[in-house]
Amino acid sequence: MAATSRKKDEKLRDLTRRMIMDRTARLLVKNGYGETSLRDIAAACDMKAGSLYYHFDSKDSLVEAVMTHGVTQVEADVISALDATPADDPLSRIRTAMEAHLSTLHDRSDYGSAHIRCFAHVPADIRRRLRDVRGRYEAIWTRLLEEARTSGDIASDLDLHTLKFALIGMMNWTLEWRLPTGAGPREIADQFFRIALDGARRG
Amino acid sequence: MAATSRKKDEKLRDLTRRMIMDRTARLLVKNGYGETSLRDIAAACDMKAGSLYYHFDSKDSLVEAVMTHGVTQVEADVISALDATPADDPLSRIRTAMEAHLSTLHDRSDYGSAHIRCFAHVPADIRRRLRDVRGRYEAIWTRLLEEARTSGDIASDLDLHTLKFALIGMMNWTLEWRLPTGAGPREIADQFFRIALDGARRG
DNA sequence: TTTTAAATCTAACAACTGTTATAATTTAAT
DNA sequence: ATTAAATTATAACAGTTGTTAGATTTAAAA
Repeated sequence: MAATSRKKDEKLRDLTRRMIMDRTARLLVKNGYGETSLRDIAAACDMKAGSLYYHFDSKDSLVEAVMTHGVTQVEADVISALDATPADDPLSRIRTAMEAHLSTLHDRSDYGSAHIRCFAHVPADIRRRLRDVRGRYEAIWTRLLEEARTSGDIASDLDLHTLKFALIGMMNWTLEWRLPTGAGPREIADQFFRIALDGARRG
Repeated sequence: MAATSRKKDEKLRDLTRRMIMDRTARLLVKNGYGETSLRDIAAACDMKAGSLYYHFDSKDSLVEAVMTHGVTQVEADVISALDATPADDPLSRIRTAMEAHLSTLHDRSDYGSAHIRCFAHVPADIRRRLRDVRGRYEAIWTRLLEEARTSGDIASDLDLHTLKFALIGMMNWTLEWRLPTGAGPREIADQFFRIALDGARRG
């Protein structure tokens, strides 16, 4: 069947595309945007630089694809984690989202890390478009915090914008950690939730 | 006097050196390590690339000087802020350090930002040495937190290592903000202190 | 003013960059 | 087995990179 074969081809095509993006993400995390050449990427894919142009229009479009996926992947994981327990109270939902965010960032792939690490130094036009994708993801957090505020679980005089960035900041900064052995996303989410919601004060 | 003249020369020399580092720091923040060429730096200094070698041995030694200064500057400011009110209680000292850290990062120069933004992508040997400098600065925070714990101001079952990175993470992530108008380092430090120490919960 | 030293420029180097057109090869369809 | 399509490799392009040696300029010292 022609239809089946063509479908198979497209899947192989997408598979190669995804493989290239995987290796690119890893290199972007490790070395950064300007320090990663197309020949580096090609070598990591057992290819030659010119061959990459069969799958991507340019280095920048490849990098943009990787970094966009970095956000949408975290977003999808957070949403699906929230959907798994839809009846939870607002604060529990925040904790769930934190664990999903951390878990995807550390255990799932290099896409999210690549986004976070390279965002500031990527060409301006890419950055502009990524800002929109970022914004859509952050809207999830805004909504989570607003719901917690509406239900009276969060102090009414606290700036939610600041709180949102505090949460995202401490989570994303874990990429700079030497992760302590035995402490996975789950344990870190526990501690962070406790710090940000209950505070470190007292005993 | 020969001695005086030579001293003046050395000061001019250091002034130029510092000027080069200033411009480099700005470019590193904006464009990153691999995206910033010596010709870019030279142009920003109204010089030609080759002339930079009179002041620095290489691009990497220039970058390392900038990034090292990024830490020592924040460290110096935090220490001097702490020394200004030595009798404060442990928690107040933490708040003081937070405001100093944020203030230096945002209002004083680009050195700290350059360090934070480029650390992950700088050549491995530079990164190794920077880790030591970083470690010495972070030791200040470890000490602040331990003192607060000893005095009974911080929950005894909370991992201080995690708390330290949570604080540093949320502060450093402010570099990614569009800073809300009217909110300076002082206001952000207030909110962060309240979030991390008292928690966002309740009303 | 002459001499000496400090600071910058010039021009080139080999290596590397993203990108392209074209050829070679692999894979699937007939 | 032949043909057609999909995928990768080749080889070159113009431009950029960090770096260097040597000439040139600027400023200070005698």
